[in-house]
Amino acid sequence: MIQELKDNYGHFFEEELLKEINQVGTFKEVTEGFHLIKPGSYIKSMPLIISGAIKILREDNDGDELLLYFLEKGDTCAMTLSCCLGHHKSEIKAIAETDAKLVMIPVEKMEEWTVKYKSWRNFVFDSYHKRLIEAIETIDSIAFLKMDNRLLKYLKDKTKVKSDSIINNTHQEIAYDLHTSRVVISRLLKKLENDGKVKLNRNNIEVIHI
Amino acid sequence: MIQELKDNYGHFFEEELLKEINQVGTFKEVTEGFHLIKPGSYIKSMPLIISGAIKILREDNDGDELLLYFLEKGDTCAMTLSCCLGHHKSEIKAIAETDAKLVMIPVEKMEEWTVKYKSWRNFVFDSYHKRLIEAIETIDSIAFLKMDNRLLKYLKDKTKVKSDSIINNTHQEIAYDLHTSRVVISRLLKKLENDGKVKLNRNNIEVIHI
DNA sequence: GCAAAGCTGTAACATTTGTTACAGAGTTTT
DNA sequence: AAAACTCTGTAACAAATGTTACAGCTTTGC
Repeated sequence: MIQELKDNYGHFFEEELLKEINQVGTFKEVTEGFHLIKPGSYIKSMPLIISGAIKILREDNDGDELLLYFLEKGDTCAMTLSCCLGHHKSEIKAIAETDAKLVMIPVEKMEEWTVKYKSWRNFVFDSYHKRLIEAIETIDSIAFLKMDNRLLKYLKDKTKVKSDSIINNTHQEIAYDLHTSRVVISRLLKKLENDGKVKLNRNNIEVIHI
Repeated sequence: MIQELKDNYGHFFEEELLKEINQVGTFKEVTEGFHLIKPGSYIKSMPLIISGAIKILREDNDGDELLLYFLEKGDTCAMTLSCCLGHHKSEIKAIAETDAKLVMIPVEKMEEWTVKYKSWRNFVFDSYHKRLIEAIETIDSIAFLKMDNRLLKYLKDKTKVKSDSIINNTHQEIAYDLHTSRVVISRLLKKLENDGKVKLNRNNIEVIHI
């Protein structure tokens, strides 16, 4: 395990800390679609992502949802961070976007390492910063972009985290992520296809060039 | 000065830290409308808010803007935090919503205190958590609410931070904060007035009961 | 192989939001 | 006090998004 840890976190953390992580962390593999966090649940350990991608969603009281952002290797979930440290409930939902490997860190260690390791402090601060920026970029998209451009951005982000120009999703699934209706997505995708930007198949969208 | 510091931050920080803050911090008073942070600028000190309210806005490339949230006494600006620590550029704009008193903390101290004081660490983590939550609530509003309810929420938030049921703003100013057009705001405000929820005057909206 | 279920495309229409234009009332400047 | 400016109200229209309905195709389960 230490090798994958080193590859992904070696340039953040000093040797000493890597060893500790390796000792106290639990290695975890999840398959695509696995629900890592449900809203309202309490969280007792924090994930460091080794490989794959996790999607973070916001869900409102009516069960409507909206994609916030993706986490990738080297990332951690800032909401989990703050939930752990502040003992708040989860405000979000996390689902494995691809098969993924994680190292779970028990909460107790986090405080300890914050005092002990400068690199850990920086990592935590940096994670918060990145997530805040991501959240604000999500706000940008919703507030300043129209649905056609939001969809384009979504497709682009998705191909990036999947490292694959083919997206295996139904229009309905995309509509859930963007919090709109299936018909709207079908309509806009068709337009993108006519513009030569994507190729549509059943359960499958090929992103040609965006 | 120590009195106001103590009143607002006494239950967060230990005596020792309060003294340090008092020593190295610069007391600052700003009047309503003062621009504290402009997007793209670098920030070399971090504000602790003693009294008053600061509004934090996001601005896109075309100069369109959107209210993110308000900061009040006991709060600090998480974006500033992460800009200081990570030496990033500001991604936001901060304007005094009311006359306000602040204590400015030089960046260098922040790292130092993070190691030295548990209460400071907690404060910083807690601030990040709160801002992330606020950002996500902003996302909720934009994504899940229609403009009429966003306007209601805006009026409610505004009366809260001003501690005053009368809001001295033009419709145009509100439209900027919510990133819509003046006509839309006038239309919806009129509807709220007909429903008996507000009373409209020139430059002035009285919030009756929401 | 057949029925049921799921996915996509399309049309027709409703609602929400954005835009332009203009009138009238209040405020400030000269 | 007249002119210039600002703010609000309203109408008419445009554009974007949401909703309902249905047809045709593919896949799944039996």
